[in-house]
Amino acid sequence: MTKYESIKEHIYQKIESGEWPEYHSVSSENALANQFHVSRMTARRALQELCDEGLVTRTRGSGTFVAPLKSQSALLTIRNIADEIRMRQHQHSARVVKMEKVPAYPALATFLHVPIDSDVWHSVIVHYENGQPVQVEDRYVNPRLVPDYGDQDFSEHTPHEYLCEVTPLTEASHQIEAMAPDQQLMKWLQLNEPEPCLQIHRRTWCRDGVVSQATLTHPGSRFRLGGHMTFRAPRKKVEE
Amino acid sequence: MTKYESIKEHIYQKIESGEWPEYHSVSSENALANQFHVSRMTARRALQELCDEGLVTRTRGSGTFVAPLKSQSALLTIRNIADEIRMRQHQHSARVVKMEKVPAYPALATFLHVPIDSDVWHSVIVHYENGQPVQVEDRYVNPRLVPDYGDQDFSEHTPHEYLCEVTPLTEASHQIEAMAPDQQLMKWLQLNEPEPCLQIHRRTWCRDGVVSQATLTHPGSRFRLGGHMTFRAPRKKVEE
DNA sequence: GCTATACTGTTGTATATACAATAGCAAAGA
DNA sequence: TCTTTGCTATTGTATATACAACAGTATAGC
Repeated sequence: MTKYESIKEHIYQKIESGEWPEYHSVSSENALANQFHVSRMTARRALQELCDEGLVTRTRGSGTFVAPLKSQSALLTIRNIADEIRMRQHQHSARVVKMEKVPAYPALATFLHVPIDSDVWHSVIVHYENGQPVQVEDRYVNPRLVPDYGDQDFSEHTPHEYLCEVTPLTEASHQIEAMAPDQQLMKWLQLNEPEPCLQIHRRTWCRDGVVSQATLTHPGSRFRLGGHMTFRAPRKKVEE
Repeated sequence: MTKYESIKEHIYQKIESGEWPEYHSVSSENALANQFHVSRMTARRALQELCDEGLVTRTRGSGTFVAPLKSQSALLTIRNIADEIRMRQHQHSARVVKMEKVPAYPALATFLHVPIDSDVWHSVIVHYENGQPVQVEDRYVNPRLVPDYGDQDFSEHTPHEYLCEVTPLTEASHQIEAMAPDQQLMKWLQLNEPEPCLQIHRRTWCRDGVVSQATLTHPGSRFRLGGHMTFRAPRKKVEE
């Protein structure tokens, strides 16, 4: 392993273990250079690459700091319904309609890597935009990794926000499909007629295993999922 | 603008204009250093950053080359239904049900940045997986940028593949929604009963403007959109 | 108390140099 | 002809140095 890789590894370990939380200061280039007995340029390379990868932020004159998680998720749109609604200048509210411990059925047990029939958290939360329901969040959470999930107040902060705080999420997978809502979903979404719904299945990982599996259901008439991407790096703006 | 940015800009321009096609050799670090009267380390930084951004590939001992486009689109999954079906080891076929020039209605004219009522290409293609329809591709194409669109044979190559070849795509935006199919869509998808459908609206740009707008409709029962992402850079594998 | 100034620490850019590792090719040799 | 050998060009890693630009703080002066 090269020297700059060793340094990256060292810092990565601090961040990933939680020893250095968000916004925590990272050793300066000179400090690292002394500590690892390398030149400043080598230490610099380690910090620079971590910055490119989005793990730390750097500001001239000030220093290097552990990047907030949100800046990473912003990259690839891990969706937070509350933020999205607030961004539209609309009012977000949430109602917890279920919060219970249930035995894991076989498929779920496999997903979460827990024994079959062992207790897992199960919550159902309805999210409202200006009073109109726009999402039903049906979520199972691994109690080994998040024991206090059931004690939280999710009318203020979404489960996603809470989970981001207590476990450093490292991965997520999404599946999206169109489906017809059942009676229960129609009731929660206040739909009189069945209408096509967009359903997002999301699983999130932290380094210790699968944290949570969520099914987010949106009525088709009230929700669109958007995204934008550039293939080639955009040409730098001409500054003056 | 800094020196290394000037060099990046210079190379970016060569690639974006098409003067240097895929796999074309890029000047070496030393050559750039001489040409721009900078040190090798500065020229190196320009090439290194272009490599990080995925525009060029570099191999020690050999040189620097313009990266193939596919490696970029692979990053963020611009979806190609044909590839996806083939990847599942299934048989893909396509039927062109419409290929015409139609006057651009106002909203479309705005999207494509062409005059209202000027002719634009309009195609409708049904994609089949093992003989079963899985996608209706309803596409409008800017004839100013792609004049020969109507002359292509899309039973072999998809429009997306063709457009990627003739215009270097630089951006795309997606919107996804759930909707109920109308009579025409039901006929093309061979649906007897209405069922929720996943609809993807896609617009693609090249540097000269909007190339194409497509609406891809999938029956919910036969299609799922999947994705996986990692937030923190995965720890480097230990090499030995 | 408030402001201006200077100082220090930090990151950003740029250079010159050295050596290592690899790919490709040419020349020498069997 | 085929293989080996060595050379050269190229990228990768590492160092030492210099100066610029900026943030934050301490200090001096009012």
